[in-house]
Formats: sequence, C-alpha cells, structure tokens
Amino acid sequence: MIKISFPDGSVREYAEGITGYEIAKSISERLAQDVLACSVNDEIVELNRPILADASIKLHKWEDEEAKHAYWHTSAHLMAEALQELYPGTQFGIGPAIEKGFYYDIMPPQGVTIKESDFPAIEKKMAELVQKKEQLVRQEISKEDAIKFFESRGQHYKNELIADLEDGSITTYTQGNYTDLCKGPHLVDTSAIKAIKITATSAAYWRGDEKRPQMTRIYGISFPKKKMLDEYLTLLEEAKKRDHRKIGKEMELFMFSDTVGKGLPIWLPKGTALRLRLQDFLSRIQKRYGYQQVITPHIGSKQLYITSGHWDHYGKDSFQPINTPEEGETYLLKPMNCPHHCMIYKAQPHSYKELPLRIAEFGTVYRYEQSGELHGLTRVRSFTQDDAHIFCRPDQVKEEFIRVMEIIEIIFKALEFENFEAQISLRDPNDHEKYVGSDEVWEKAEQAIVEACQEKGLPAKIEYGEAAFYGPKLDFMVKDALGRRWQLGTIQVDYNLPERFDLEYIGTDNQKFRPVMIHRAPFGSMERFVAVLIEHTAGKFPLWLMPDQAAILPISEKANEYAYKVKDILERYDVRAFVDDRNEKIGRKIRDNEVNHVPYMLVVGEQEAEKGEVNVRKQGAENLGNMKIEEFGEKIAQEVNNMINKW
RNA sequence: GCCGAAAUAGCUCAGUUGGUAGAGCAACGCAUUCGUAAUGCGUAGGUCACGGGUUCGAGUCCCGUCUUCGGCUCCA
Repeated sequence: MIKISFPDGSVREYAEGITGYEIAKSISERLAQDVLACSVNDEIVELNRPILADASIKLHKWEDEEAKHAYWHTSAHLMAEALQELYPGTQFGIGPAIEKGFYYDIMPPQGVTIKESDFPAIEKKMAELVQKKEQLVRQEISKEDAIKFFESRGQHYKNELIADLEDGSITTYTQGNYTDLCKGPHLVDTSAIKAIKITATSAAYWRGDEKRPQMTRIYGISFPKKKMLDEYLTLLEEAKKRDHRKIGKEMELFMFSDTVGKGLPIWLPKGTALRLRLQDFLSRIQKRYGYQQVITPHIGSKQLYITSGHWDHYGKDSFQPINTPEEGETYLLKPMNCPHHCMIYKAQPHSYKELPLRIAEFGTVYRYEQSGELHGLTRVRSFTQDDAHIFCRPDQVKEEFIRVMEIIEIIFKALEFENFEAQISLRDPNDHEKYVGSDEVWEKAEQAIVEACQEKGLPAKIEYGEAAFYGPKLDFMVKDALGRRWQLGTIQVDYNLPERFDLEYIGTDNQKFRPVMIHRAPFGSMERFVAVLIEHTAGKFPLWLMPDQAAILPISEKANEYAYKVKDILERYDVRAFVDDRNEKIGRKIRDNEVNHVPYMLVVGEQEAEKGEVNVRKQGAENLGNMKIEEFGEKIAQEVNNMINKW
C-alpha cells in the first residue's frame, strides 16, 4: 500500500500502481468524469500513469490552468493527427498549448497551402477522430530508436529536436496512427474534446529563426462543451467592439491617411482634447515631483547619434538620414529624446547639490517599424513619449526609481488600471557582447531596481536577457481587449549615455563625477496609452477626459439660441458640450454606433430659457431634473476637479 | 519583411452562375417645433483601392502593386 496525500492535508492509502483516475473515482464518479489531469508530487502527469510510491496528488479539473494545458496540448496532437490524414507527408515541428488554445507548426507537403477555407475540413476530421476515443499511449524510448522511428516517417524537424534531448528522457505519445515526440502530459484519451475551432494560420519560422525554413502555424482552440466554445467566440466579438481602432473612428479621436503615410497617426480635435488632458494631468504631477519641462527639435545631427551609440546600433534599421542640399549636413529624425536631453545637461556645469536634475518633454519620436508590425495606435511610426530623464548621483538611483514608481502608481490608480503586470528586465548573464558598460555598473543598477520593487511591495517578474543594451529596466504591461499585452510605463537605468556624452558633476571634494541617468515614461507613449485606455474603458472615459461631456438638445427652434448660450456658459466652466440644434436624435446615433459616449444630455426649451436652467439627463436617460446652467457647470467642474486633485 | 485574408457611397454592409451599382445611417433640401436617447418626405452621393490581362461584356475570373486586417519575426 502507498500513502497519497491531498491538497487539504488528508491522507488515504491505495494499492501501489494506482492511477489518478482511479483515485478520483474513489472519491466520486462525478469527479472522475470532470478530472482531466493530475499533479503527482507537483509534476503534472496523465490520469492513467501508475503511482508507485507515497506521493502528494492534486486532481485538475477544467478550471485549473494545468488541466487546460494538458487539454489543449492533446488537442494539438489531435489536430496533428487530422492533418496527417488530410495531408499525408506533412512534417511536424512543435505544437504546444498556449494561453488560449493551441497551435501546431507544420510543413505541409509540397504544393499544399492551408487556408482559412480548409479549416472546416480540419475541424470535421478532428471531430471524426474524437469519435474513435483513441487513447494517448505514453512510451519511453531510447534516443537511437527515436531517431530511427522519426526518420522512417520522414519527420526531420522532430529529429532535430531529438538531437538536443538527453538519452533516457525521451518519450513519445501515440494516438491512433499518430505518434509525436512529446514530454506530455496529456489527457488519457481524446474523447473529452467536444468543441473545436481552428482559428487562424500564420507563417512562423522554424525555431523562431528567420534564416530557417518558414512553416505554417495553425491555431485552434477546443472546449469540453459546445456552449463554452460559443461563449468564447461571443467574448471575442465583444472584445472587437471595444477595439480602440473602431471606437477611435466612431468618436473621431484619431485617423490614419494612406496619403500621409502608414503608421502615422493623426490626432483629431476630440482625440487631441483627450490627449492634452492626459498630458496636463501628468505635467501637474511632474511639477510636484520636481520635473522641469523642455522642448527640443524633431531632428538631430548624425554626429549626435554617433556619440550616443544609436547610429551603430540602429542606423541601418531606422528611417534614413536627411541630407541638406548644399552644405552636406546629415540629420536624423529623432528616434528618442535622450541625446537632446543629455546636451541640455552638458550645457552647464553641475554641482552635486543640483542633482537630481529632472528634465521632461512630451517628445515626438520617429521609428521605422516593419510594415507588418503597424497596429492602430499601439504600434506606429511616429509617436509622442511622455519622456523624462533624471540625472542623479549613484547614491540617489534607488530613491529616484521609487519616486518614478510613485508617479506610475498615481496614474494607474487614477485611471483604474488594476490589471497590470510589472516586469524587471535584466541582462542575459551569458551574453556579454550585447551590452555596453561594465559588469560592476550593471550589477549595481540591477540591484537598485530589484530593491526598489521590494521596498514598494510591487510584485514583479524578472526576465533575463530582456534588458536594453544600455541598462536594465522595469516595465509595466497592460492587456488590451483581446488579452494581448502591451508595454506602457517604463523606467530604465542608464550608466552608458552619461559615459558616452562625458556628462559630469562636481562633488563635495571638488572632483568630477559621472551622473547616472534614468529614462522614464509613465504612459509609455501617448498613442499606445490612449489606445489601451480606450479599450480599457470601451470609450467611456472618466468625466475629466471625456471629449464630449454633454449634448445640448434644444426642443424647439426658438430654444436654439438659448442652447448656444448654454454652451457658452458651460465653456466658462471648462465643460465640453455640443449643441444638437437640428434636433437629430442623439439616441439614434448612439444606438447605431453601439456606443454610448456622451455622459450627460441637457434638454432645453422655453421654460428653461426663462429661468436660465437646463434639464439634465444622465447616460441611460435617467432624469436628474432641472438646474441652473451655472449649477450644472459648477457640478461638472467640481467633479472633474475632485477627480484630478485626488491625485 | 514573411504567411493568410480583405478592399464596393462619409460610415456599416448587400451585390446570386460574368449582363445598366444597391440598402440603412450620415450629408443636403423641404415640411415638422415636438418635453424627448430612432420625426416625415425628397435630393444628391461611386473610375467598385490602383494597374494590367481574359471576355462581346468584369464589382464578380486571372496576374501585379498599394493599403488594411489576423498572426509570425521585430520592438530604442
């Protein structure tokens, strides 16, 4: 007999060789039906793996990530089996479970391309195979046999994977005619896969290397119940409705023009109003935190970027230089603001007493992004960073870092971004080529970041090899409507640029010292931030950011004049309203757009005109009754002020 | 840049097997002046992304280009 302990601490005895499934069954039939995988001593295994010694066990149902992982991984194998039958001769790369579903990278036989129109056939074949209730059979295999086996099937990619594996650790899983090199774990059989949707195809390089062959990646998702698939598809539809590109167009916030150029956003009046409000908000906070605002040109001489090192690193991958016709000068569109700010620092001698010096600019930069990368406002070729550079003494780094984290905290709180993740990006300890600066300097910087996070109690994921070439960084990621992660706020320590620009300050002993530079952008960029903000709020911004805070509806022609008077008066309170003087039903527009972006509707007629009042209706037509225009203006201004001053 | 898909009126879309270009909303005009989150009637609006080809005839079929979309790769 062996002892099995459960997550609740209880212990039961079972015969040696019992499986997870049998354990589940011993608890209840229902559990046995629902359970998909189990963890034995924290290793996730399939339910039919015999347990040979005392162990702790967790049974995973669909709700657990572990179960979903096994489920989708098995789905990937199922899809591979279907593809093998539909397209004999297909070579298989890798086919993992991902956050939402699974994919398989395949090399279809010569002359075959898999298109969207082929998806139903693949789904159908998978459903057919499910009917067979094929077991997934795990087999341990020697390296030699594995190579022989996959060679005999013409699976060269699999063999390349095997070459990197250690003998003795190699396992395969077989269901029906399909055998895959795989570590597992899997479902016991495929019968639990009830609802399948092939969602997309894409090109993907073998092992992510663009010099290697390009494979076809097929994405899919599957669920134990048809209803869950339908719900998932509905969710995707809902997410599309809050796509910032759609809402941005409807609300007339921004636009793109093919004639102006791809990836070059144009901010329309309402979008500009929103953006300026955000900039204003940040400026207020920055003033409080001792920043000074500057404005620098949109181009800089090539020499500036040679000094900064950016020319060597990115020259060939950026927009190409601008040359003057006669004097042979060479300029670059500025891809970042740091070098300009360094020159501001360098223009004057600095005492240790002046530091930290904090220089801020809403600086527009231009970066060449590959055309396939462009995406709404989140990935563009010209964007404005809410940039600032802090020049400080080495002993001030941590404190300055913490102060920046406070600013980011204020912004995220003010805009209710609770769903963010923090990531500390450190260098890849094995790669010294990629980074500039000494090990010692890097270690100090990395330590400062880690400590700052600890002191602020910010849980942050550490990623090695993700640092910039000039220094480690802390990034804040927020998810968009479709669950894609976008980097917003960023704080980066830089020991490199001060060196390259030979920046210095005079210490207490009258000696020269090198300052440390901190780059930071709490929004990241105005474009990306507004995009994420739109998706986060579905266009229902907080009142103080709303481009149109009220719609004024005159009831009769006679009231038109009064309506405009109301607008004028409200403007004095900085309340943005528009007059709908043709009495077009606002509701119609709103319903057609499936959005509801105007928080207040002011109905005005002769009665109101006489008394100088407005009839106030809140979003959803709730009638708040009549009040004086000034009273309403005051109320909104007050509400806005409260929201801003809270921070 | 790569793989796949799409492109029709300002917007959202329809357009059957190739045979005169359609709707709703918006715009404009006229009527309506209403206590309200969809007033009525009318008018105008299109080189069907662009360029080539097949055909008696192309929005529709084929090829190329541009842009957009979904991914890949990339991201200072």
